[in-house]
Amino acid sequence: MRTMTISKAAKQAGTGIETVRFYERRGLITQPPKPVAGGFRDYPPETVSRLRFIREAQDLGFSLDEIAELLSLRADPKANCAQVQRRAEAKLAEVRRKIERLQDIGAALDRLIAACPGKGALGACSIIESLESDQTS
Amino acid sequence: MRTMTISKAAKQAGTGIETVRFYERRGLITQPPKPVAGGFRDYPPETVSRLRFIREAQDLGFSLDEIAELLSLRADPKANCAQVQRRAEAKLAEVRRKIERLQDIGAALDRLIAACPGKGALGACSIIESLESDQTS
DNA sequence: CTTGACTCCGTACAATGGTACGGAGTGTAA
DNA sequence: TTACACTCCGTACCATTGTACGGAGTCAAG
Repeated sequence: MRTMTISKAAKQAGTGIETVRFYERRGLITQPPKPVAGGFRDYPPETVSRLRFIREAQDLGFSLDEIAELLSLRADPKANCAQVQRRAEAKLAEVRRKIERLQDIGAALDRLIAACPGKGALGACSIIESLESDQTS
Repeated sequence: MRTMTISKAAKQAGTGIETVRFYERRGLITQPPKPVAGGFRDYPPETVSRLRFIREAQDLGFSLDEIAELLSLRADPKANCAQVQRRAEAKLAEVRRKIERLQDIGAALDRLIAACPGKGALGACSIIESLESDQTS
């Protein structure tokens, strides 16, 4: 059989079957039609990409609603271009804020690791203190 | 009254009172003792920092369990230094992975915004397609 | 043409992260 | 010293994001 069944799509994306169906219900991915000839649905490769994107975006702190918004951004002629751009720019700003905060946390972890080998009492002893001794400048 | 009550701490951190209590139950922040003299608990400024940190980390896709782990990383003499370092380095790697993925998404959004003004049909019309036309290297 | 694995679908249950509520106690300003 | 706002605590409820289950249909290998 040449068709990509739901379980194959799920496996390729690293999710469970039930999760795929849940996303279909939520409208995050479109459910392929049942073949008129009868039988099982055939999932296009695009579904796998979308599933993977959803997983990644979730891990980056986006909710399913936010992910739906990201997925709805389309730069095609049928869309209202200016409005799509506005939304994309807002998302971009948010992405950049997240990167900055992650960089701060990364720097704090760095300091924490460096402070560790016993010198101790350097002030930056927990991650919070390390964040607050903000050498970022 | 000079004491920082729970509602002031919550307000300064931008959370609700119930959330503070929920985090106390979860062990993410320690509940200050009830004054022996009687009256209301007095929250130290550190609690506000921790609350803010928790909010930010959540927005970056860390679960409360993961945040508890971050908060437990302490470079003090009482801790097992090597083990703290190992955990901190693992977290750091995770942070860096997140940064990379966010950078990819940011670049995809950039392309999407650029593709928008009508040239159209440039291939990178949705965020997924833009991500896959991975000009990263 | 049967058997075993898989699909489909509806509904129920679960984990995480809060949020709301009610009643008793406390603090404080008029 | 009373009114009003706030604390404290336990418990219940809630939204989001899945997971599990059961029964009927489908497919493919032997």
